[in-house]
Amino acid sequence: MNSDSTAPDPTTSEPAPSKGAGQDEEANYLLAARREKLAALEEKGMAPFAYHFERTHPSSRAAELFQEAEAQESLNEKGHGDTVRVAGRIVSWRSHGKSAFAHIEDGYGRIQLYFRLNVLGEEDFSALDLLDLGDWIGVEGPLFRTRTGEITVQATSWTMLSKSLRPLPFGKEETDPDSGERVVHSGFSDTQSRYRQRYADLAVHPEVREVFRLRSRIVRSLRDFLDARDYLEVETPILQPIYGGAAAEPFVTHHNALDTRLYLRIADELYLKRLIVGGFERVYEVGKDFRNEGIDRSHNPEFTMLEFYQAFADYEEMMDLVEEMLVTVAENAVGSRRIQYQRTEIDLSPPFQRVSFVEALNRGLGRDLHQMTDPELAVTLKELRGDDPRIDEMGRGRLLDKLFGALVEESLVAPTFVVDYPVVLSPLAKLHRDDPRVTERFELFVAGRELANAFSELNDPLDQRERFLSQMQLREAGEDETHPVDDDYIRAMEYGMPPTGGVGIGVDRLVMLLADQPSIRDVILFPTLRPEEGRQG
RNA sequence: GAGCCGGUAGCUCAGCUGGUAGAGCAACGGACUUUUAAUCCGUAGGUCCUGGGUUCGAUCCCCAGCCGGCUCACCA
Repeated sequence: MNSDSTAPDPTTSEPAPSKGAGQDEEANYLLAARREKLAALEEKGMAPFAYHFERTHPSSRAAELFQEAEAQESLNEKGHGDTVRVAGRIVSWRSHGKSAFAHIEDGYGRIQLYFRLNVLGEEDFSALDLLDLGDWIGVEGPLFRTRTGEITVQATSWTMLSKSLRPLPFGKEETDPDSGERVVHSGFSDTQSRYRQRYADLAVHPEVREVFRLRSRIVRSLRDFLDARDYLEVETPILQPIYGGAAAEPFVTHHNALDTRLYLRIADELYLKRLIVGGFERVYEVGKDFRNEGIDRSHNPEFTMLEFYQAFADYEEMMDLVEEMLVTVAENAVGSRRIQYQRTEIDLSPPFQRVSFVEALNRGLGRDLHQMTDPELAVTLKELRGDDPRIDEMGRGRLLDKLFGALVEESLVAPTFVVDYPVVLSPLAKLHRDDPRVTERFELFVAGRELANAFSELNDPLDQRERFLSQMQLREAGEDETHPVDDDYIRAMEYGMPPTGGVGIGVDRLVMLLADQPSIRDVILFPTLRPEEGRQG
């Protein structure tokens, strides 16, 4: 190439280099080529980073416009329709010497562009050499159909909107003529890079963008559903002096001015119920919870939880509400109550199956758990999970919970309410009105995963204190994930809390289900990852 | 935390029983005025994850480490 002194030196002007950016130095020849084009654009007086572009039509709208013109037979003698101004990122380029085809992509789809020397003139046409995949351009020209039938903008002029200085990892794609499916060749598939550089993942994968559009529709639909039922959306603290509402390990932080320890919330529950005490009959919150635990395909350290509480309702009523909510959201967001999750058909039509925790577990065990001693349960669990010494430390509640996880959960593919959980597992739920050994609680399972958790909320402050204390005893006996005592919460309840039904729904998991995504990381834009090497904290 | 698999060009991947590397796409130069995985000719591009070891010689074998994926454990 040339050694133009105005060309920026890529080794010194590369932004924010870090130790972890070593690969960029290796790729310098690719970055350098784009820097040179950038300099060449400037030399021609073409601003590589524009301020504005007057777009007349999004890509999809432009295509519709042409089809309308065809239907009205209003094309001119050249077969041209209206002139449009479209803008987008160049995602493919086919140069033919004195003509060139490209596709640009905008927020609404793709449209093909056609450039010809004799239309653009020598100067504008030759400047096309300075374009790269990834550049943003604006184009003006009439719509027409190519010989192969694709609606295309014939560029009479084009404008640089933003020069891409770093190649996006575009794959080549084709449409299989038989199946009509899009086949991507050698795309961008390294999982870690895709999550770490989600911007690049989104830029080259329209289907990934679609997942997050769907996520947005789902969340909006959840809100609409509750708003329509006179629920009040509220915001409660994420930084809390005492964490609670679930059995989980919290993140711990410190507030300097108050010189006090704070926890990131693990659930919204206790604050929302304080609001029920305060006199709001129906409240909900959708927000992030944080749990300092492992990461796998269904767990991210921060995740989105929807919790809603309704005065005067019990868990039966909340079950009906959850059924209606799921079917409504599915129909609003994906257009059907029958969905496919990882090749399994799932019908979300109410009513869902209902089975009691004990009944389901007995079925899994093949015997009656009430006839089994703790050591017998422990032996059974060891047979399933291997001889883990921690099993000997577990109390009965924990054992039952683990056995349920091992024997039952996976089989709950069709939507199923598991109801009436053992008291030890449910310190915030009311005792069952007919059976004091269990609580009025349900969990909803779909596709073998827990999606919702709900109870007739415990509103007896004396009972609540007892439950907290027995959790404390469990902790002293060695169980780590027990619920801490929250005196302020009890104080609130002492003022008087109406009977209340409450539900928590894991929003990420709901999105996984409806978007047919196998990993929670595929429905979180920026999932938690180990920090990149070389970054300063 | 454990097991399995992996880390080779910007991206996606080959690389045999050890002889210091290849393809496609992307890039660069050239041809081509309705293509669409455009095509054709040519060029350049590599700390084979890191550090030790074995060997005349290591991308390959051994050890340790780092990072990732999957499965399991934990948790929603």
